[in-house]
Amino acid sequence: MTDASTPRRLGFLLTQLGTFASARFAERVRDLGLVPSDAGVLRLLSRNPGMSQRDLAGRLGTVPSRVVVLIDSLEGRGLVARTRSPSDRRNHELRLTDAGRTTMGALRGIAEAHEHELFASLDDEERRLLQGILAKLAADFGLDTEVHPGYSERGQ
Amino acid sequence: MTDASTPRRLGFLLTQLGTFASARFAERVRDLGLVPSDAGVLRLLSRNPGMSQRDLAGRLGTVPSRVVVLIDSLEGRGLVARTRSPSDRRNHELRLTDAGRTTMGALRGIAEAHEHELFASLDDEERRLLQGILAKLAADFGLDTEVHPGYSERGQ
DNA sequence: TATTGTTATACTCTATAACTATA
DNA sequence: TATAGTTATAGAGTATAACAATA
Repeated sequence: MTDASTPRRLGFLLTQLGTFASARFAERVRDLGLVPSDAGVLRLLSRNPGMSQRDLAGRLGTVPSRVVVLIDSLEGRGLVARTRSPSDRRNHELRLTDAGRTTMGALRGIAEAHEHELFASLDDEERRLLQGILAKLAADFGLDTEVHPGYSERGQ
Repeated sequence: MTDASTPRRLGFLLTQLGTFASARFAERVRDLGLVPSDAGVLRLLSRNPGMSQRDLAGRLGTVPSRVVVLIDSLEGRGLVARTRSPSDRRNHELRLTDAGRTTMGALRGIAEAHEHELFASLDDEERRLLQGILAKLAADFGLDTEVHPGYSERGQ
């Protein structure tokens, strides 16, 4: 069909694999009753307890009104708690509940399994090389080490 | 903030970079007045002229009704033509018009530039290694060499 | 007057199901 | 009766703008 001789473009491969990895992660996360956006928020809050909703919006690259919906959902399931800031009562401080921390632990397990599955066919040397190259590229483009781009419907 | 010591997970990096690459490609494509889904369809039709809408739906992993919308739009802009199949008048044969082929040429230029931009910081050896590893992973998961996962709102 | 969070609303994307025309 | 394509419709996800509470 297509030209099997020409090596596929790197950008194409990167997009294809990134999309595949996201979709696969989303599947796994669904087993916990979460969507990928939930996972992103839990992850961020576990590392930055007490964040305000505006902080979170900025970090996720979205608008405050979207954060309301995300947090409403997580709060409704008892995974995140809002508490009004004593110093400025306009602010909500966001934190994981105990249940939220438990879920976060499960998410770490899922990420581990995901990692194993994706890179099963690579040897240690290849993993090391890939890690080095991808980290370099991520640095080139200033990609945030904590924030996942797909806070919405994507993976991890 | 976060543990800068621990190397970032490969899966995380892959998703992050894949998403970034998609978004960047989408920006470039927009300069041609196209959305990424358009680019995916043009690409597929340039390699498989005469495809039916059902073939295309199957290839894109979507439903026939979605293809109607995609092709309506491209046909409206004069980039794709529908012709009824003489052998079975239920079928539409899809082909690029001359204008569609011209646009396809421009898309190839964009893909080239995109590639340059993304991997500017890598030397030849690194590119070769990355290509090898990513191609191996793509093969592991049976990713189609012709079809871009994001026929919808993603890149390339 | 400015800022945080919320609500109301509208828009985009996409899929499901009913429909038509051809076979 | 079965298949290709189309249309109508509804749902999910997300953003914009108006609003209420607090500073």
